[in-house]
Amino acid sequence: MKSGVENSKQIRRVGAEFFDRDPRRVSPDLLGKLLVRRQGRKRLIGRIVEVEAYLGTGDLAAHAAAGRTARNDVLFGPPGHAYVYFIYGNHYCLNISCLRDGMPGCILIRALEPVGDIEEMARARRVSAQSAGDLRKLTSGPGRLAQAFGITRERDNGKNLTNSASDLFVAEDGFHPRRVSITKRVGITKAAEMPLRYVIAGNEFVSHG
DNA sequence: ATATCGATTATCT
DNA sequence: GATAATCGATATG
Repeated sequence: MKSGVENSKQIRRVGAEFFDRDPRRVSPDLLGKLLVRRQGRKRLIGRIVEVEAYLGTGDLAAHAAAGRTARNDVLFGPPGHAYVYFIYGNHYCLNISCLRDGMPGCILIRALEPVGDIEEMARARRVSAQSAGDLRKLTSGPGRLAQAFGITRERDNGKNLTNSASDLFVAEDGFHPRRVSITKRVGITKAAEMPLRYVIAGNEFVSHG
């Protein structure tokens, strides 16, 4: 089922208090929200349909599990900031920090349903936006959505997404998913059994199955 | 449809 | 030196 945003509908930026909670609470609330990138006159928008929570302390799969380093520094800062890392020599992945004060939790954005500007996303991804199959290829997967939105460590890491000046932010338009499914996280070897992946049930833009 | 594999580099041991 | 929160291509059923 699709869930596009109507042109008439107003969207509102999500504030820092939203992210100042346990990532397991934030995650389901993040589903159905919009990720927005302002690029000059254009605006890229995708609806968040899949995320994973990383808890920091006690979560061996979390980048922050072994303590503070140059790479994961933003996770130890205030909530609502972008943590962008580079992986497999190829891909950037976008996380949003949660909680403040030594609880370095975050949420990995894993898949979006493209809302607009589709042409711009397709250009960034270097694929044609003609078929439905290609539409899925735009933003289904953390590396894909980062490429579609032009997200890089250099450009976005450490950015405060809740600041009104930020060109990258999360917004809400009143949409709420009918049902949320919770599963094991994807692509990790440590702490792989924990049920910390949240998806909008039945949404076709969720990665994998 | 699922399975396997190569790419390519920042980061950490 | 090994690893990694992935992707796209190729092979096979």
